[in-house]
Amino acid sequence: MSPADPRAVDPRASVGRATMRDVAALSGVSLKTVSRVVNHEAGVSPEVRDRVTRAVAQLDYTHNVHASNLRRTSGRTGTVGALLQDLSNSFSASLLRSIEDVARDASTAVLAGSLDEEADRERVLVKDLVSRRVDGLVLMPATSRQEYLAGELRAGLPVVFVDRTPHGVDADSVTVDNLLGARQATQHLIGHGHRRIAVLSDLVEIETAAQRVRGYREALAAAGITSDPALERTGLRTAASAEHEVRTLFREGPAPTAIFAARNDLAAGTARALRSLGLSHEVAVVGFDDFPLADLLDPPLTVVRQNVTQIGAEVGRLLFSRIAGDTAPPRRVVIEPTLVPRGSGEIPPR
Amino acid sequence: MSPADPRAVDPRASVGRATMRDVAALSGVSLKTVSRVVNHEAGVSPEVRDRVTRAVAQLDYTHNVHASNLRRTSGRTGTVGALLQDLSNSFSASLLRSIEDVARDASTAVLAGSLDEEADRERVLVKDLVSRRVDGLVLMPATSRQEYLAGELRAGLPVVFVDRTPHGVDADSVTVDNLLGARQATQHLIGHGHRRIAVLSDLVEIETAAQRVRGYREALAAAGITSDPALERTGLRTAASAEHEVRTLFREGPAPTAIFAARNDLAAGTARALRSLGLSHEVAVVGFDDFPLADLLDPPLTVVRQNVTQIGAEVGRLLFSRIAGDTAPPRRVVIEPTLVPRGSGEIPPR
DNA sequence: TCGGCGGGAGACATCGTTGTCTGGTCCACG
DNA sequence: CGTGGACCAGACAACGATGTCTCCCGCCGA
Repeated sequence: MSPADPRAVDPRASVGRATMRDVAALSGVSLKTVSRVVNHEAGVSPEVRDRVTRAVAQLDYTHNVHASNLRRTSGRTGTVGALLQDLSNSFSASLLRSIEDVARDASTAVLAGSLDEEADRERVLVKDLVSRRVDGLVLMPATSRQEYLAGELRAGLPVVFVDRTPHGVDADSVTVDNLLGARQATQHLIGHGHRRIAVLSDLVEIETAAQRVRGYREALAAAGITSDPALERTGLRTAASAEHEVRTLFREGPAPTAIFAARNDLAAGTARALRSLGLSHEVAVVGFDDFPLADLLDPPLTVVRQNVTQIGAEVGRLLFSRIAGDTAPPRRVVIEPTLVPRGSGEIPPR
Repeated sequence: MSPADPRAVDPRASVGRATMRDVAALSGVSLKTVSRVVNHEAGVSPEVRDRVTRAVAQLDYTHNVHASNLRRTSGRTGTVGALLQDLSNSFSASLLRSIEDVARDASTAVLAGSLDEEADRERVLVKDLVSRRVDGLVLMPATSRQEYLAGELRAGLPVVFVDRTPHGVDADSVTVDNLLGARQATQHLIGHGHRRIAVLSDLVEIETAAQRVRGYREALAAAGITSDPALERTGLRTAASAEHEVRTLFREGPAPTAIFAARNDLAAGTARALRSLGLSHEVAVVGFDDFPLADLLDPPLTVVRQNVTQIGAEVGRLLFSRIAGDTAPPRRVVIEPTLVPRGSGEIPPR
């Protein structure tokens, strides 16, 4: 107990936080002994342990995991990164939540970030997370190629791609069969008699979006329907732009009898446009990706559902098995989406 | 360039990650010089700088911020924590996103977690975040009192409460005027002629929920309506439980002519129940807290809206001003919700 | 009485980096 | 030709903790 240390006299006078040194000084033991107590190591007499514990409480000491990890042999930080598209969107949010649940079981914290399809942001944030020495990384990439990750992968950083496959590097991924889902959606509409089917899609630079458009075209081709480029509206980033686009379609033509909205918020925009046009019950709509309340729209929205919880759990499982040391060749998990008919997709053509 | 170091011979042979030592050895300069180059400090000749930069690239060296922060004087980690209710729910997700945006401007990463109203989880996660030395903390508490935070607050940890005010400690908070919002919702229904108004609410142990029920009662009292305890259904945690409760109300009575659903997913459950009962256009509903697509329901849902983006931005602003050193007395920001009439709340009683 | 043994606790080096200080080189100037 | 000051670069300690080793002490059996 050194009276020279102001903290030993009055804990509140502390400038920064108390360290093991302070605890050691106050309890009159060595640094190493404090470490032993804090880490619940054996070989400390109950009496000393008690003295240290009291000092810890008195000084409001809290362990500094960064200093600890620096010295520790394991090299783990107990942190993973999750860089998704937009944390406020229900798909990314649900994904994050599932990852968080797996992480919690592994006593790991999650650093989360939104990429908003900005390639530069991805590179910057990945670099940042590597600097923070995350034990692993979940990535819904905004870049078209990820060669920049090669060094990290070689250094042993576990990376799991989600929703989109890696390009230029080999890594684990969990994706949905977008081609299949888009075919299902389009076939469903064709099966209900539609031949003039429009598709609304995100930027085709995004792999997922491109595949959905391809699935749409394949389904049309398979049914012997010539596709009309004027019915393909791509590059739509927001619900509002989808709404605008649908209005344009019906004002200027060529008016479709059905719409495949290849992302959830584009389906929402479509529903808004159709309602304002009074066509909600005239034009069929199938959306890609389910969302809360889709069943409560008027008419209830038929969607191709991706099981987000399953995807997230799969991502988490893969990531933590890699972190645990699994060095098997990269796995590419592909999950099959399912079509959920609810009403909007079963409207017949006029 | 020490050939004794295997990494200098073959970068791929590296066991762990390259450190400044390795870079220094490969480029034939001292450790400190590498540090200068990496941190873009002045006083390094272009030639040496170049040599170091090449070595950095060759070894895939990445800076270790934990070691760096440990030594640095500022003591900042460039990390904040956000412990919210449930990251997959649109309210928490939007909040997180807004906080993330403010954090990014401050070059700070966000550790996110869901508390699910579990008090123990809150205490464990807060402790974990403190161990990780976050620069600040956003908390949507699951505990009823937060005395356990006193030590951290004294040690200077900035904490901003969101959606719920602190109890037992003094700290910044950003909340919505729930009392006002609930009164607005109830008055709106009364104004449309209703006198038998049910309320659906979360656990009353949650401050927010309790205040909404109180606002409901106050509005009834102000209108001279005797409140009927049988119309108050509290402790509802999920959309499914709200759906079940509404069904029960109409099966066993006392059937209300209007419902105030005091949380967004309870409103969703209510809408489902009413639709299955064929009462969507007979019974008025006002929800608390807007959500995507509420305008697309049938009928469009009237809600009391909290401006989540504004709340999140306010939280971020407060947090980072504290981190920057603002030591003014704790601020309690209260944001006024606004009623958004859309249809469901304007249905007259039968 | 002495040596061996085992448990408790400390000394010391170290993790990867940065702050401080010192020292060496080179050129311009008087 | 000597000196002063830029300018570069390195040596050393320190951040807060842990791994390893050593030391001390008391107890046991011979």
